[in-house]
Amino acid sequence: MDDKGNNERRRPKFKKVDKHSGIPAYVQVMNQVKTEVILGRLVPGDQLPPVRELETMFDVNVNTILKALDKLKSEGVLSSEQGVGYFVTSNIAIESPIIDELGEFVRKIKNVGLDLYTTILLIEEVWKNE
Amino acid sequence: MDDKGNNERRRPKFKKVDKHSGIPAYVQVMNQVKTEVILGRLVPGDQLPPVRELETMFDVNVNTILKALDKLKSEGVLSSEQGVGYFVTSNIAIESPIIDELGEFVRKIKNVGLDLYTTILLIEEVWKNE
DNA sequence: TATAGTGTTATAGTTATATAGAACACAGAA
DNA sequence: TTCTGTGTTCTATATAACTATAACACTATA
Repeated sequence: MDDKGNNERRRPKFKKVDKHSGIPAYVQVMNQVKTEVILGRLVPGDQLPPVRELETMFDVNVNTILKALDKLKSEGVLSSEQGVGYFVTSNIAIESPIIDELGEFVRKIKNVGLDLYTTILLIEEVWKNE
Repeated sequence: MDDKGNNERRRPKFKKVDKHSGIPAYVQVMNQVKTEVILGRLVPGDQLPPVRELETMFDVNVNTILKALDKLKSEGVLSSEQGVGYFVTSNIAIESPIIDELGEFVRKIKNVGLDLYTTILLIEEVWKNE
């Protein structure tokens, strides 16, 4: 059928990690990959780009990529087959009405002049006391 | 009058840092202190507990405390006087209606079953694309 | 079988993070 | 002045995070 059989290989766009953010590189890699799955831009069956390609996309070492993907494997989000590749295994996508609601919330917050960092601090704080 | 003259020394409650969270201890300390100021539980003029007391409250070394407070000094949130103490200098408190709105948002999100980690991932993602 | 594309493991070295412990410096009150 | 409470600096050590590099193992295809 299309070009690869059952599941195409989509080409997710990943950004280089920020090495001065204080957040470990492997965590940033995890977060970016997981976000793609949560937003449904990667779905179960999809294959990730090869680790050596991820290496250059994220601008980190293979070992850092592996550490990140390993964690996502233990979470059940990904699986890997030696000699073949990494695949999305779990459907953790969020429904789009919820995404829309998030968007509206973010717009409001930006309107009152809060920055991202402060917003996240507050959400964490409120979350624990709700 | 009260007990210290102009500005009492309030006793903020800080929690021990989570040493397995992957977030550097000094960042966790920064976040907790800054949150108190943002929520207006510490206001300009207030004095922080002595660093050696913070050491035990957060369960980290003095040097880690100093690193965190140094950062907040460069942000202008705190200042320090040798031999005296650390003081809140900047009013970055958020108005309570905004806090309330955050609370409502968090309640909604919890209702649909998202966890904190996922929520923050999504907010970061949406934030950059709004 | 041979080859290319993939994941996996291992070693060594560097830097960032965090700790422990000690000493020093300043402010304020006795 | 002396003492206590405070912030500050320093050195040494340990661990985690990250990198570079190389080698190895499996899969699929020619």
